[in-house]
Amino acid sequence: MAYWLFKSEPSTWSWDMQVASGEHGTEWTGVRNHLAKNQMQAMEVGERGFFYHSNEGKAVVGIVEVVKPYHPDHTDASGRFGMVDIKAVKPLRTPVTLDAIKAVPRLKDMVLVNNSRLSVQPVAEAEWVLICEMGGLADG
DNA sequence: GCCAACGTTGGC
DNA sequence: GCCAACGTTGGC
Repeated sequence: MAYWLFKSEPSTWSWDMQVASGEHGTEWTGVRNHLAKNQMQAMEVGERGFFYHSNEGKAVVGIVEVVKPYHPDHTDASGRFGMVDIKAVKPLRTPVTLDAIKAVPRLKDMVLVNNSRLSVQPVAEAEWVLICEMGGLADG
């Protein structure tokens, strides 16, 4: 079971919008980067990820679940990129900010810290558990 | 709003 | 196939 992180600017697509879209989830369109694409290709239905607000907020705010495996992104005219579908599972009790993550030595190797521009990232299990705890959730 | 980092594009 | 120029992202 792998863990992931999805980044979004809240002004474009926020956690609240993700929650409002309900159980059937939404298409994670718009990824145009091969590293991010590779992450999505590796995802399996049922795996979970963090929902991270970039720019405004700069915090992990919720947990999402992959509900549809990698398939072509119809918004990509070139046909080179695909996407997965995700749904909101639950919010963190308290958002875990980038500052808080950077302050934890055990999280210094997170992709979020070292390659902040990557829009879809893998998260190590130890990182997942720790951030869930920091966010006030017992599990993931 | 600035700018560093990085991915992509296109001329050669 | 290299690499300079350019555009975009995202933290600050």
